[in-house]
Amino acid sequence: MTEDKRSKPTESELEILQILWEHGPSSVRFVNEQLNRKREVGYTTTLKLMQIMFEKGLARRNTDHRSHIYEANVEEGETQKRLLDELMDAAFRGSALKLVVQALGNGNASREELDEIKALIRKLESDES
Amino acid sequence: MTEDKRSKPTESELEILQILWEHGPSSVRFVNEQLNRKREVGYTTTLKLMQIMFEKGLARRNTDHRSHIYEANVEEGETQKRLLDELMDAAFRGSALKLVVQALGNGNASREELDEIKALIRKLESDES
DNA sequence: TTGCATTTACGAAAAGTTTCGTATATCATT
DNA sequence: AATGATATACGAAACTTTTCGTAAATGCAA
Repeated sequence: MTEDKRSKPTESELEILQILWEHGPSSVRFVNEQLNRKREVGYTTTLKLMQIMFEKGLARRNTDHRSHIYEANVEEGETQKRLLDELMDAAFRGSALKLVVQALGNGNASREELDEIKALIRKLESDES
Repeated sequence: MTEDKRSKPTESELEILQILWEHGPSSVRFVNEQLNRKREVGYTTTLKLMQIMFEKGLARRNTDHRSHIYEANVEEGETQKRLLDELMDAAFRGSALKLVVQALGNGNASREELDEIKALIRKLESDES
């Protein structure tokens, strides 16, 4: 099966991955500017984190030019699934139901989103035989 | 609103909380035995973690007897919601839909669970007016 | 009561994560 | 070529989390 050596991203690394997923290949400066919209982070801090992410295989980079361009090297969906499965295990004792109930429970989802979920369930049920 | 000073549990603390939630008030020895069903952990390691959890307010304890009895001091549902909201923010850009899709996507839920989710959605839709 | 097993307390090492200072390289402008 | 702005590289400090060794207390059994 798909065995993945790349380690689980830390919180800071996940923040950076989100930016890379959303904006595509980016310079350190750009990522740092985006981060600073939420909280203050020094430039070299961001740089160091991105270098570490490169070493870990979480990001790849193009060093042809002076300003290196970084890009996510893990897929958004796969990473989401992995983190979610871990949380399901660590906090919900493996119950997808309880997790979904919590996720939907507090008006987090709009009517349109609920419709989409219903459609998804119908699809799952028909696939299931 | 409900402001909570108690800090977010770490991974190890969460493992212990799960045991306390499942089995109720427990001795350090019992918790350590449960932990060791999954992975090897030294007794004093577990003890130290539980002492820290007490200091943080994540657990309370009864020290009347020689063997102290620990109990969770945070609610399972609230903790789940908190962690889930954080993950939704950190990895799903706040989209409950994307999160639920991932959660249900890979056969994680049984037919019965899907039925329950459908019922929940119906309830949410009717509440919504 | 003496000794053994079990418990808590404490401190610190080990490991992992985040932050940043400083040195050095590169490029554009004068 | 010299200057200034901006980039990467590197190492280490600061912080957090996990692990465990050791000492001291407690209870039990011989």
